[in-house]
Amino acid sequence: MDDLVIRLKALADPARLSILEFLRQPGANCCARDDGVCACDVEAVLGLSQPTISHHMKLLVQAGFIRAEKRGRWVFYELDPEVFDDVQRALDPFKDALTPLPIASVDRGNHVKGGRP
Amino acid sequence: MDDLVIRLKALADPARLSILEFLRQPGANCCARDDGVCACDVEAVLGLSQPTISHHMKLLVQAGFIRAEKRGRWVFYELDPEVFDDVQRALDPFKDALTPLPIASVDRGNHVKGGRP
DNA sequence: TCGATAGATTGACATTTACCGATCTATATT
DNA sequence: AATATAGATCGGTAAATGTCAATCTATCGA
Repeated sequence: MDDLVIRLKALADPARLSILEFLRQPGANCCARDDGVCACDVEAVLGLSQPTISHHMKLLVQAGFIRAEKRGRWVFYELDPEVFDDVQRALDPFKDALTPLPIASVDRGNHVKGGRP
Repeated sequence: MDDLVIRLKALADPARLSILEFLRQPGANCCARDDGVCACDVEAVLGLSQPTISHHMKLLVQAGFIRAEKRGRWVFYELDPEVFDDVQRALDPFKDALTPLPIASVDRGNHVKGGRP
C-alpha cells in the first residue's frame, strides 16, 4: 500500500491521535516526566490495555510519526516531526486546485449515452 | 466522532485519494471536461461499481473535501480547498513539538512498580 | 539463579469498512 | 405517458481493524 495511505490510516484513529497528543505534551499528565515517555505512561493515560497500546505504537512507528528507543525494560517514544510535514505537503496540491463549476455548462457530447443537461 | 478523525478516515483510502486526484486534474483523463466532473466520469476512471463510487463520494462530501452540485440527472463535484487546509493546520502542533530523548535518564521513581533503568 | 516487570506476540471476537448486485428515485427525451 | 439514464439506497459478503486475555521474551533486581 502507498506510504501516504499508511500514514493517513495511522492518523485516522482517535486513540492514536490521543497518543500523539500525549507525546507532544506529556508534561500535562501525571505520569509523564521530562526524560521521555514510555509505553506504560501511554497505557495509563489512554486507559486501553497493554497489547492495544503496543499495537497502536507499532502502527505509529511504522508510519514514521514516532521513534522508539529501548532502554532496559522500557521503550521510550518521541515524535518525529518530519513525517507530519510530509503528510502536510502531500495535501498541498489540493489547496490551489481550481476545478470551478461554471455558471452554465455546454454539452459537447463526449458521453456515449445520454446528453448533458 | 471527531471531525478531524472523520476527515482523516476519508483521506486514508486509495480509491478516495484517486478520486481527489482526479478531481484536481480531470483534464488528464479522457472523459473529463472543463465544465466539471460528474460521478459517471469518476466511475469510468476508477473502475469501481457505481454504488461504490457513490459511497466514496458521500464520505468525501461529508468530510468536506468536495462539494456536490446536482445538474439535471448528473451530480458534479469540485474540490473544496478549505478543508485540506484545516487538516494541514491540525498537524502543525506536532511539527514543532520537542520531546527529546536525553542521552542519560535519571530515575525519579514516579512509578509504583519497578525502577527506571 | 530466580522472581518480577515492560513490552511484544498470539488468538479470538466484535465492529467497521469496501465492495457489489438489485432496486428505487429523479430527471430528461421521445 | 413511456422509456432511458444518473445517482442514491438497500442488503449481503468478505476483509480490515480495534480491542482484550493469555502467553512469550527480555531485562532488571535481589
